[in-house]
Amino acid sequence: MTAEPPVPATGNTTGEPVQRRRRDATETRQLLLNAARQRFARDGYAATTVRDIADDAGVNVALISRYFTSKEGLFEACLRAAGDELRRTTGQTPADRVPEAIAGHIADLGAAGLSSQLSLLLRSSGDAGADEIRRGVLIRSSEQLAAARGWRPGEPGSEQLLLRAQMVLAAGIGVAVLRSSIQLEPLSSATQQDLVGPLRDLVDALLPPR
Amino acid sequence: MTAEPPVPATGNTTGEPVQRRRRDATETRQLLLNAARQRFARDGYAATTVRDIADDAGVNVALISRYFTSKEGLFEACLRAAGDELRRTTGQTPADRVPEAIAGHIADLGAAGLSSQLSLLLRSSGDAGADEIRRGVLIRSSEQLAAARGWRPGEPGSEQLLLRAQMVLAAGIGVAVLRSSIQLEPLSSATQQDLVGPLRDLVDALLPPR
DNA sequence: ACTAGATGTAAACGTTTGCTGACTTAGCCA
DNA sequence: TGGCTAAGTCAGCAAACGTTTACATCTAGT
Repeated sequence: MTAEPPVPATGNTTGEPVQRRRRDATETRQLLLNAARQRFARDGYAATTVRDIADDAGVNVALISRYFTSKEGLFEACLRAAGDELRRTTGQTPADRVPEAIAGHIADLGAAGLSSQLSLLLRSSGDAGADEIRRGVLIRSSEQLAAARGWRPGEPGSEQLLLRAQMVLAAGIGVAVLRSSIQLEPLSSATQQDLVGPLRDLVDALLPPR
Repeated sequence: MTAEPPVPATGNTTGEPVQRRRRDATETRQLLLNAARQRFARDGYAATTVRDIADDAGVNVALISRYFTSKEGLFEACLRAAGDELRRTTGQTPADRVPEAIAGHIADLGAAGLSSQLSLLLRSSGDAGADEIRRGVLIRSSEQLAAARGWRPGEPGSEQLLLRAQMVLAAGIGVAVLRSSIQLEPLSSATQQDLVGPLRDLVDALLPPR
């Protein structure tokens, strides 16, 4: 291996002359977080080693313990980050644009190099804390989805709507995994445009507009 | 631990006085296979240890190496078994009964104790051989599903049908995982009856009857 | 009943894992 | 400039992992 300059690569696509300190705790944290999210999402928790993550981030292994306490702590941080993004989508997206939003999530527009964060939500670590976070994210997101179609907490007969909203999430997550982990063609190479049509049919069928 | 009689429990619900040898290679193989399928499906490949599987099966660890060469070999055997079942479903089920069949798969009717075999199909081991098996299963199944709606290999314009069939599988697998690995309510407690309605809407929307 | 081969057992091997402690180096202010 | 603290490095530990090896016990054929 050639000796790299000490400033590691980041997702900076714009050519801005970002003034970067050689030692920057918050940036190192972010590098670890991004590398971990990709690894965890693609390979799962148990199959990912802390040394893998550290190498991807171009950072020393011991810093994972320093900044995130443990591998488990890093995983929970990833889960929270992915959960925030998903909740932003299911909460702020108008009901008729949900298919586009999900397709965007799956095709991974926007954030640099973070592919298929949805997959993270079904990657389990066996730890109770992480499971609780994930369940919370999924429940809140499905409730937000269902609420846009008339679901109200505890209201009799609207339980079905929640079930259907969870199936929408399940479908989205399933597609994300089949694309990223397993590479299933033609699903893997499908663009956001290719996905949005079928996804619209799917969402409209499960959660008919009122 | 109390000393159990050497004949281990099997899925024999009928009260037949099955004459069982105390040492039976094929039965031991099957015990390992069943235990492994459950563990792999619920916890994933990397998170499952060979000692877990052997304990579940009530069998010595070394026998995994004897009968399946390695943990990887056992995983491939599980994949093949689950794949056979799925292909039987997507191949032999008339197009209009697919939702019931998928719901049955998810709710796990029939086979004793084998919950959510669909989950197995997205559990990756990192091994190239296993990945190939899984991809083959998914491709053949999606082709069978799509063929019932008019898809023909290489026919222009019908590629979309294949994509949609893969999304149906993705949805089914996603639901299976959210039910078994993560336990998401109310999805987890939903019965086959609860699932079949939404699933019918989903399948009809993605693969409209011709 | 005896034996050969099939089946099952127990213990240990070498490797990899997550994590830690003592150490070095860079950044910053007086 | 000097020195203090934050940031990063390095080597190694203990535990857990998949696998193997040498041995014990059962089954079936004669």
